[in-house]
Amino acid sequence: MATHGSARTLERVSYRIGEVAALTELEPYVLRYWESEFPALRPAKSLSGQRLYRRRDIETILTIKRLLYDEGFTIAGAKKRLGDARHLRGGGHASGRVNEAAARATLETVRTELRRLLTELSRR
Amino acid sequence: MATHGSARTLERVSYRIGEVAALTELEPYVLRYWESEFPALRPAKSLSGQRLYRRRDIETILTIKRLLYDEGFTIAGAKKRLGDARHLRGGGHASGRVNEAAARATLETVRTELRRLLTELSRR
DNA sequence: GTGGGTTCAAATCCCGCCGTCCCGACCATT
DNA sequence: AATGGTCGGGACGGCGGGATTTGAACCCAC
Repeated sequence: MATHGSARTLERVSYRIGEVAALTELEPYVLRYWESEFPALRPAKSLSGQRLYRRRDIETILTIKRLLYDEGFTIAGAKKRLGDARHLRGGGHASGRVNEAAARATLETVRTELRRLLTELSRR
Repeated sequence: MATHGSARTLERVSYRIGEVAALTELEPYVLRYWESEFPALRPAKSLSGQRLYRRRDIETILTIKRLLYDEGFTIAGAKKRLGDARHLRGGGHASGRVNEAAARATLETVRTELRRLLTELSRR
């Protein structure tokens, strides 16, 4: 144990594609393919070009996975959804609970839906 | 004018597939195909087997169209969405404003989404 | 610095979803 | 009865969404 740093208390900052694949139960080529489709999924790259996934990226991946596999969106549909939730971030909420970002995105989903409903209802 | 009844004040009770196709800007074979896919879409049939679409059916068609073409759901995803809104009807709200049914379905969509979010949030 | 596992980009292949078309028979309206 | 719409069923097909391949570059342990 303690290979590089205190692995128990300090969590990794970034992960490589193989680790993320195992973590999310997706194949690496799926992650690469999604990256080519979703502007929202932009992992950093090391100097040698290897992908460095942050926790936020993993949250994004799980969101995409849910939209595609559970909720039944097409790639285009999921992309639109994700795009909507995009202009929200950029605020503070630095580190700490990373789930906050996910909850925020989730709430934004509701807001989007409600907004759509409002326009729909007012059309009548 | 006044082919059969007072066409100006009284609105048609049912429409045939060609009229619905024109109305919704969809091809008749698409309507037939969707009917084979969505349990929610079940137009009545005349004695000779011809489809008789009520206003509610047309609302359903437009909802499906929106889910598929605008929001980017797959058929399976749209089916799931629609299925959720199904167990709601069966209540009173006889005739009068037919839009009430549509609004009701729309609200149910929100309720479904909120319900999903609740479970999701409580999982964390 | 050598070896084995991992990752890279890009091209190619492939299956299944979602229509799309066609058909002869039947129905409705003139 | 003639014209045009509708019926169900089956066959066809484009393409979206992966899945695989290739050959080189990379990373870490020894």
